[in-house]
Amino acid sequence: MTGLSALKAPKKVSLDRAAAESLRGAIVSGALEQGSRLTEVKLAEQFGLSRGTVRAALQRLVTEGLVVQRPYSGWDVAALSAEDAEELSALRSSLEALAARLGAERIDAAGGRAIEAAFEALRVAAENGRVDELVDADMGLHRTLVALSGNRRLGEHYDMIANQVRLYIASSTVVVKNAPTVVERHFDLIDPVLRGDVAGAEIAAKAHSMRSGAEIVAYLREKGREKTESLLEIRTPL
Amino acid sequence: MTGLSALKAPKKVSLDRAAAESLRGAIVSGALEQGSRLTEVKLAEQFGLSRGTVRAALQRLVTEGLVVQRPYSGWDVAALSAEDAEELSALRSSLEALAARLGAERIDAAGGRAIEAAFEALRVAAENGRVDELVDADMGLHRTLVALSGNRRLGEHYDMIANQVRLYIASSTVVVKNAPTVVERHFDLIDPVLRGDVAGAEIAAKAHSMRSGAEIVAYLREKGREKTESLLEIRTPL
DNA sequence: ATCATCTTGATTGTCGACAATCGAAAAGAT
DNA sequence: ATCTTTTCGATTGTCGACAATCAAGATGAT
Repeated sequence: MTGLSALKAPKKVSLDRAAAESLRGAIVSGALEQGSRLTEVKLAEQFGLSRGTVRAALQRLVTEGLVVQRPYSGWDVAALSAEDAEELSALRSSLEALAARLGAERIDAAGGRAIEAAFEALRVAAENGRVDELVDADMGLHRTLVALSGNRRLGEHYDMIANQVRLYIASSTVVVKNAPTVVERHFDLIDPVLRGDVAGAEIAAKAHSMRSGAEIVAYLREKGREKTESLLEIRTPL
Repeated sequence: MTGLSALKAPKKVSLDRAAAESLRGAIVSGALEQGSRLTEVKLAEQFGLSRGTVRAALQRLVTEGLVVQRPYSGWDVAALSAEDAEELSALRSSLEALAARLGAERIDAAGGRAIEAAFEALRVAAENGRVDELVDADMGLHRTLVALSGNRRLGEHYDMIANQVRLYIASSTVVVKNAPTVVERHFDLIDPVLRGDVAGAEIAAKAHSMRSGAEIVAYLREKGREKTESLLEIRTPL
């Protein structure tokens, strides 16, 4: 076996999986607005697939929390409230803390290189100033840390939650506001892991995700307040 | 609205959901052995459903980790190794710790009653001596604690993991061995929650689930060792 | 006898058609 | 005018048939 073997795994993936992937991308990128309606037939036409196949893809996304199913009525892109954000933050914090602890336990040269590469990518993205790149790099670094934990199931559960969290970030300004500090924040996160400081890694991970979670929740509450106010303004004259 | 409304929700559930539920029961109860093969047509005949519907049910169980899909080949009941048990234990510990903390934060009279009822059920089951009842009561108490956290998503993720953990317990002797101490162990778990001791609840939950996790892993390693030895005995003469 | 190749049976992957159900608009009663 | 009932269009729920793929046994060469 040569190094070539890593090049092309011709990716023979079933159509429903492919459709799910495509849809997931459209949702987390914000191209499909939260709460918007999805119908099997329309999607089937767009993808050039049968309804059954599209249906399987939708089911997949339901288990990931990106789509909600309303029996005999339709499918909606998930619309997440501030309360949902709190749920997700708590979960994410817990899983990342676990990942950091496990990662610090089993850190080695290869793992260190992977983290440093992801961190470097984040630094570049931060200088670049493009928001979506920054978000990608941010999530990429976290995902690298989770992968380092060596716990496959942890990775699966984390992915579900991270994708939902990403719904908020898609087109919000939360990230931009914190862009200047994002690099040093993440340095604090990875430093104890790289040093193999198990307890420190867990604490740092908790601090990191709690902070970003609180920021998202605060942002959403603010946005929700504005919306209610503007509704009141309209309603009052009536 | 009267109290009657709570009586009959005529359970109009889609057939694939029903089939998934039935299959899940058969798997976690041990009626379907780990690693055994499942074919869509056979299941479709048994359930009196079409293949597509059965397929949807199987997909559901795949996302729950109870079934694995082998493309163009078949579906297997998940077969879990000692390594899988370690993964699951780590995850479960993390989620239960979170649940305990959140539960201790928001404990109230109703929540206290729910926990005490579940604990009482566990005590009765322990005196009764019937293993499956004890397992049910054990899992029921933990599930009550998770529900008390008020975090719906936490509940969903926990259920997935708990069901997989149950695969091990199905017909093993792990539970029996520890039956005598099970009641006091769980008292230590719920006591800080009932008192609203947030930090104590988290610590107790970690201690509790780490212990039971370690016991399961140890049991599986022992079983695995026996199996390898017996294989060697057979192989040696050849 | 051993290995490579081919064939074949079994199983999933995908599709289009029909049935069940829901929600909203239309029709009717008061 | 308001409320109830009915109708109807749209959408999902379910099904059976055909195509693609795989794994193991049969076949043949060496």
